[in-house]
Amino acid sequence: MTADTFPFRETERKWQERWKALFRCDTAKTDGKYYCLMMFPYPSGDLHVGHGRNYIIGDALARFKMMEGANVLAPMGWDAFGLPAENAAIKNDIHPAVWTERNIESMKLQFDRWGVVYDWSREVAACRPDYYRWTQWIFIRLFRAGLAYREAASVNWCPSCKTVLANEQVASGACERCGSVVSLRKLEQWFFGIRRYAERLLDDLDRLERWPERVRTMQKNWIGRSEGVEVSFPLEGMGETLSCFTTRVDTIYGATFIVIASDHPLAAELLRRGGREEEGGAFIRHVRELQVQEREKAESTKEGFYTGCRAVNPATGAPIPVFLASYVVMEYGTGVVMGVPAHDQRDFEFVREAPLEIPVVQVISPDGSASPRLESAYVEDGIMINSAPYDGLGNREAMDRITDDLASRGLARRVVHYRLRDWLISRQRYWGAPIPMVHCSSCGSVPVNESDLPVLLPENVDFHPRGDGKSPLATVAEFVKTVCPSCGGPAERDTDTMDTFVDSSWYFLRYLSPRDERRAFDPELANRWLPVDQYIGGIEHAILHLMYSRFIVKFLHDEGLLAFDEPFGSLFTQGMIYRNGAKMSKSKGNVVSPAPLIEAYGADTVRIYTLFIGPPEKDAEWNDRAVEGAHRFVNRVWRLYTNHRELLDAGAAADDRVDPEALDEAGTALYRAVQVASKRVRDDVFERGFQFNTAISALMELTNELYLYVERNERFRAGDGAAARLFRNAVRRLVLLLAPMAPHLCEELWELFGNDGSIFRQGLPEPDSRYLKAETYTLVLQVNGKIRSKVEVEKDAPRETLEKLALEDEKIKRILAGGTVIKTIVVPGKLVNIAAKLA
RNA sequence: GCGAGAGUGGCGGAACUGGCAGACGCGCUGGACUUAGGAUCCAGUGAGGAAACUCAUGGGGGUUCAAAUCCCCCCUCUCGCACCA
Repeated sequence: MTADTFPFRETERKWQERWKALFRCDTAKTDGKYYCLMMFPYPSGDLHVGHGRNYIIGDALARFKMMEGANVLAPMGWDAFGLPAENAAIKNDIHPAVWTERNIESMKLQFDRWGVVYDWSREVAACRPDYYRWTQWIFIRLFRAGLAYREAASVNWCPSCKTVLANEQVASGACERCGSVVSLRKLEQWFFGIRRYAERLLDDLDRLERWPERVRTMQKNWIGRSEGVEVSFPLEGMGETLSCFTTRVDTIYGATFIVIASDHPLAAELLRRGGREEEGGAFIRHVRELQVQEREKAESTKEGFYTGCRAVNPATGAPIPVFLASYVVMEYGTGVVMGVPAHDQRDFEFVREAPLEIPVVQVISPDGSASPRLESAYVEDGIMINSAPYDGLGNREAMDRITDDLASRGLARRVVHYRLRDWLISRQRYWGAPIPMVHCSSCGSVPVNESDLPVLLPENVDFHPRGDGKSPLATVAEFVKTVCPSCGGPAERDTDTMDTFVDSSWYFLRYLSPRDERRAFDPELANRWLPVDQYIGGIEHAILHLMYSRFIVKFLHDEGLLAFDEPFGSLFTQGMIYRNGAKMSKSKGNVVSPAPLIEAYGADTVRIYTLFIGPPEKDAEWNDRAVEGAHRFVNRVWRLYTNHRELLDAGAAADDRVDPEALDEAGTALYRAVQVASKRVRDDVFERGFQFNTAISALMELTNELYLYVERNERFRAGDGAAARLFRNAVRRLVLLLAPMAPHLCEELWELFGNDGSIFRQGLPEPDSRYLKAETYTLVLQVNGKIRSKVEVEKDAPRETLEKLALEDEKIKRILAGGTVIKTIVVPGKLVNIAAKLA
């Protein structure tokens, strides 16, 4: 005979259908609102169990919150623009829109199968015109505010595929598809001026207390604020000066050369004046090649080329050579660096290989006297030397004085630099939101009239790469050709599309009024429902998506459209699921598909295992065998019902009143186990941050207790009424506590118990705090920190009693015999430790 | 190189403010029920030892009556950033 198992196949569909109404959120009611948001996925078609973790955590949380009486908003949508749709289209000859919509349908079914439910009436998809219309609208708002501008910028170009490559298509300087070396091409592109928000994006990180420290640190480093000084170095025999950014102006007396980026605007001019144009050009090309090649290789070399020109060190008055160098980049600071070999490791390495002899002048030393020979750059603080008027000062103080003195001569100013770049949003791609701009020969770049939005993506487009670096949209004459919204003359549309991060930087606003045809979002609803109470997603979006969303929300706030200026109040980043030591991916062939697992074990088993696998914020290794443990647990809970149908069926189950005072010893133990489990589940989920793994283990323990109670309690076995009521009470509470994690099982049991309405409208059991501690506990007796004995004591026994018990314990007495007790430490509830000198 | 996180049985992991290391689960062992068990139920399961005990939280030091937990040094792994001037 086989034991009863939960008939999950019959049960799952039934509840999945009924839950759709349960998750329909009435946003007009904001009392107890809880906006539970999971990052919307790219509709790639197939979800694996690693993706599932995100959604299962979110779904369990939403259900726990519902049981706490919250009005939960849990919407879902699709980050549906992007490269894979185009790739699939090229490969399978299917239109990206068709491919995407097909995938969306299939993924919705996959969510259903997991028992993961959303308010689908709010579904949005970034690729649908009623959504991207408003993405375009945001672009125009940014443009009007002066935060969207056009500038020439480099793109990755594959000379053999003859196409522009996205950064993710470039692997260590080579085209991901064909392996040829990627080169750079300059194109006119659109940028968003996120740098103007750098300071606020940085400062406001401090307010995001409920974000992981890790994410805040990553954003902080990404913004990369750095305080320093810009110093002017006049070029010898020329009118111009070179402006250097430095954070170590205290070392300026040791600046014995200048290095500039090879793509610096003055580079060519300097080479010409130095009479070294030809060789210099070759060097510039060489550096450009280095930049696209392997990073480590490029970084280890400190190659330089003498321009033939010299600049004057404004502090010493000495002429110093100007070099082009591979290690200076135009993107940071001013693209010009003063070379201080004695105090900067890179400069130190540079002079060793430099084509000219360059003096190494030490200007800071630990003790005020120069070191005989530097083995490496001295980068610590110290005493100033070789720095004329500043000798003897601490370098920190000298830094201020030198800055002031140079500034008074008009040669320096204090500046703050950020590493954060403006956001390049142009993509030479088909499958994205068209940039709603028109280029007119007389008016320049003009935004499309808002009433003419959306600028629709044309459908019949050949999106195979064309070889000229332009977007496929450029081939569609009827798209390109238009009239200027400003002067009415003939003009051309911008043919690039927007980075998909633009789409995802505001979708959380759209969920509140997804079908609104008059505006992107309803400010009133948005102000009432945001910031998002809980955002859940992968750590891979720690920087870009989260930073861009913060930027857009701050911008909309500044436009007076939103009252808040941070989108996500609390952020949770779940860990990834690995298998065979690697991240799950199709290319590695280690994906675990949920469908066969759900087929074999049921959705609740897969959910329980996924939540039980480990702390949700940490990475975890998927173990096929361990899934069976979750399955056993689900069935053990089910059998509590089937083994005791007569006690739990409708009618009987209603009466679960328990008088804890009147219970026998085993009964009290079970009653207490229920209270402990209730407390632990609540704490693990709400207080300790979604620790579903330990919450489940608490419920496994309670289940084990119930089995033992049935097995061992004579009164229960004899059909005692009070024992039966206690059993019912315990099982009902177990089912309530488990419901958010194993919803199909528990909803079904709840109905079998004779209840009307969803279990998710029930409150979570409150622990009876009088019964969280046992009447007695095991007091540990230690001598010199080592456990020597144990004794059962009453829970409220006073310290004196505990000490007395310890000293009178036979084992302890034997050990202490002949020795001297130095000190006795009594920790009520835990232990007594006797520090003693033993014989 | 810089920054962050981690290292605990055969495995995944517990241990919340320093206080019985190994909860819970997987696996394994034994038993019960059974024609049978790969179902189910019960029990055992860190290592060594016959036992008393001893040793065990990456390694080494330290603080403390007491350390997985706090401090110092070192090793390994993962992630992020990376010529940041």
